Amino acid sequence: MSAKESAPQLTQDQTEMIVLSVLSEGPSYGYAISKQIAARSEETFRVGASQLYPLLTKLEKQGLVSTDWEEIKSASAEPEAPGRKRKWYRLSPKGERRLESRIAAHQRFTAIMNSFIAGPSGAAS
Amino acid sequence: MSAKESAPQLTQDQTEMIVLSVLSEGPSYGYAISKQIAARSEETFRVGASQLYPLLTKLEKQGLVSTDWEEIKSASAEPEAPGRKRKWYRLSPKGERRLESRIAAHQRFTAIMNSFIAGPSGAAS
DNA sequence: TGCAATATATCTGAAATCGATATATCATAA
DNA sequence: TTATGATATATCGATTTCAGATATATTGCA
Repeated sequence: MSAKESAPQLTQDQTEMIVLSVLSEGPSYGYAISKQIAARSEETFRVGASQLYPLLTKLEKQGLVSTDWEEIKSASAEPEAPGRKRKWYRLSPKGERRLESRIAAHQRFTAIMNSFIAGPSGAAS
Repeated sequence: MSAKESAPQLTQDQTEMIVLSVLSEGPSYGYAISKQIAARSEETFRVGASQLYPLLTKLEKQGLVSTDWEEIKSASAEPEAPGRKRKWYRLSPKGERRLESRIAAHQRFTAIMNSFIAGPSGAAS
């Protein structure tokens, strides 16, 4: 079928910036990050699992985030049960620096975009 | 090989908005549009021929721009010579409306992006 | 007992990107 | 004269990206 219709479209860099900025507020994990981006953008931005997990893996390889596995023990299940696993991501100092440079780049980008909207002499119609 | 390194990346919608805004200042043609985008963005945005011409064709099919061919007569060549051809694009009323809706969408987009940068409560670190 | 939500992760068909290529004219300099 | 670079339009194709579907598994609730 492929409805497609509305294509908000985020570039790779923009998606990375958003994920890093979410993590700059504190450690989080994949599912929560995805939900938070959707909620905070009122469903305008949707970063699904198929984009998010490869991205998080890339960020980890680049040393921008560090990770820890959490073993979620079920209260009702037997103590022997393996339980659900949750992978936490936290921003590294290198990741913080990357975020800041992404924000700077974004602001340059936005300024240029606005200059095109405004026209060559800033004249409005 | 694929150097790639720096990926400024514009989404389709962003590229369309920029091209339409350039045309809102007056009729132009492919090569000039490409050069103007590069110049006005100080080489930050590069919309090459392989992206621009398919886009212009699409805009033409959608009735957002109208086109005219110009026959460029060479001064020194024989009058019989066919000469170079230049295809002019001008924004249609429908294109003007599209541009305005693209600008509105861009501003909504930018507002959300800024809200992620600012954090959930607008608190700066 | 089944269903929805939580949770991580990959697969895959379709689409987008962008350098390279193709074609052709024009101006300038070697 | 001829070669080079700029002008000018347009397509090709290898690689990358996208986003839905799929896979696996746990948890909570009706």
